[in-house]
Amino acid sequence: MSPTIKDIAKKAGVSIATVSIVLNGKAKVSATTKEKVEAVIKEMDYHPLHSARRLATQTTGNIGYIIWDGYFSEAEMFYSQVFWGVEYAARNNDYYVLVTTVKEKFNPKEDLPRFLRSRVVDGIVIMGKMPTSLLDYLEYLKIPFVLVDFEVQRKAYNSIQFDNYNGTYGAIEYLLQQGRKNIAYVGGLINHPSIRKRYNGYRDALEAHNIPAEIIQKFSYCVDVENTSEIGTEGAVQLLKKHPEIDAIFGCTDHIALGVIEGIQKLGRSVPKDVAVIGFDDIPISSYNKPKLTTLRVPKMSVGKEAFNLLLDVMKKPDMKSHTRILPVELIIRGSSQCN
Amino acid sequence: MSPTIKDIAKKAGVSIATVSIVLNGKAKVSATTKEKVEAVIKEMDYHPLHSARRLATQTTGNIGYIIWDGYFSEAEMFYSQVFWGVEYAARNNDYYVLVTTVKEKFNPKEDLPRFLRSRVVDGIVIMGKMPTSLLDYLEYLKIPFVLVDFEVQRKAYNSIQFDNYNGTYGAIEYLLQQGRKNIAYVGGLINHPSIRKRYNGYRDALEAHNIPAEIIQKFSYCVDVENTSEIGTEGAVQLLKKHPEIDAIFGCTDHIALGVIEGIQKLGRSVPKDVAVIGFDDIPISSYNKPKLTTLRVPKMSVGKEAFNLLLDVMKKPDMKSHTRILPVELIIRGSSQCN
DNA sequence: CTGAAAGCGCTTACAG
DNA sequence: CTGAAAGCGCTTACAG
Repeated sequence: MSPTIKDIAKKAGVSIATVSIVLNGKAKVSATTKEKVEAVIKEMDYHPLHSARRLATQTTGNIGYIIWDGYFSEAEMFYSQVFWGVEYAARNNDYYVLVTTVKEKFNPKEDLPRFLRSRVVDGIVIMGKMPTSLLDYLEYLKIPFVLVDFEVQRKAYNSIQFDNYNGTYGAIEYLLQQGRKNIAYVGGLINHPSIRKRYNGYRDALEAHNIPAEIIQKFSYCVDVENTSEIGTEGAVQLLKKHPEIDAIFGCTDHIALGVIEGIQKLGRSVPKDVAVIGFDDIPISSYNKPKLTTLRVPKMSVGKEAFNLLLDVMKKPDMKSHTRILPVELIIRGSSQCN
Repeated sequence: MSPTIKDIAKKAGVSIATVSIVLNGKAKVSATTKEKVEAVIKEMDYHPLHSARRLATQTTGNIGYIIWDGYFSEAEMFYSQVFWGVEYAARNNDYYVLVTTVKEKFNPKEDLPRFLRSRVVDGIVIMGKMPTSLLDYLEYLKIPFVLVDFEVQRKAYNSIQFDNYNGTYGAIEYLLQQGRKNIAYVGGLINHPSIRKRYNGYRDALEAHNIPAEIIQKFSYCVDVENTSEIGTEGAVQLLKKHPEIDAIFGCTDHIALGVIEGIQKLGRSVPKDVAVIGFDDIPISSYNKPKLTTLRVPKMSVGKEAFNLLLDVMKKPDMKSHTRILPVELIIRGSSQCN
């Protein structure tokens, strides 16, 4: 059996309280006893039992990571990458992270993530779109949480955002600088807060360059379904058939943009010569595509780390004012937007 | 505060022992008290505290998931997908899974995964290549573990394998049926047990069709470095320059195979017309590539689930004979191998 | 079938 | 600065 705190205490000739204090540094101990205890700990290779410590402190040492069921798919690796960022930061702070998913049609009575039920987490990171009923329930339980890439109207939740608006705005300006005149937009989930900001970035950038609103309107293919490459293809085909003068398309995600490229090529036109394409996210596939996709890179690891750090702050100071951290995105220029 | 077992006992007018028994069904309780207790549990929305239960039972309710540092990269999503399979199965059995990585140059003194130190897991799933010193250490700690896609010579560890040998063998036969005559092999990590089996499948299939050993030898590009697409490109270019008659190449992973396609194209030859290409794994990128990659699909989710189930068996019966489950792979035929 | 009691391995006031 | 003791919320023999 592994040694317990008692074994250490006995061998070091002190009480278990003293050992505990040495372990946690919560009070003063004389240098000599400290040394002695630490020597014994090292010698016996002692490590406090997690669950005992948790019981005593009434904390769990765990955080939860919740994503929506629909992202739990083979194709959607985006949130997996963010997960590793969270895990990495958690590890450095001696937390463990437990993962689970939640159905889109969340029912608080039945579909409660299991770690809420058994109080095994001290806080939660929530990835992307999440039913408000779940968020309400978390508020009711008074369990700290941080949203990533999502927000709720008129609720000041803690969150990590990407700079959707400025990122897109900048990408559009880049296209204009490249001499593109007729820049279109293709995307689903238009009611998702992050997506809407991308759209606003697109629109405002064009308006700032004196493109009339009705043109922008005509060049916008906005639907309210999941962002798949099929939607991208569909959107590109529809737009280009009606408006062959379009010479650039911004896709609201990489999946959309990759579909857009397919659509353009299907119509016998060339990317980037005839039509430039830009996406958003920088998923791995994008740099394998032909042509490689120009896109706004979301720093996935950093997002995860920041999410954990923010959560840690909230867990320490539960009544902290809620906080939003916006991370910049980076325009990665590749073959789909630039002719050489 | 959440209710505790005491609250339930008091309200139901029974002892906490009775509540516990109702909870775990470990002994007989009269139907009436059972009903009464269950009603109160439901009414108060009681859920036993994880850490207390763990302390009392001296188990953790957690399993660990260890992968090698090098796979902890943005590109390598393969093991992430398997992870979701493990998580899914664990969830159904009320286990939590904790993730961590381990350095390639594992040093038992310093780099011990943290959840071993604090005894917070009951068992471990190990993904892919792992230093034997870690495995030895786990044996020494007597902590149950299951390897996935890895094995150690002359050690009968519990493991989940893919059918590397037969999968590759079948893929080669398929190429022969397609009329390919000169089939080459490109791959790294030739000393990795799983990779070696793929190579053996390749070689044996050709030998069975009376291809002379020296030809097979000449058509093999085997190195002992990580399987990256760069290696694939390099291998394809080298082989094709020396042996322009090669009309098919098996890449030992999808990454390799995707690189092989690049190499072939770089030489101005066409896939699949001049040279057919097949990979192994079926990573997401493969179906986005142009041409789409024919490959042997590893059922990643199932792999994860099977790994957990096997681990569960081992945890229940620690002295169970060690067990290897081999999962079939499926040949997914796409554009890189078939001309239409 | 049910209850009183000990115990799991820690932490934390409280004395001294 | 250090120790004795209570307590965290469960489970599990052991009586009855």
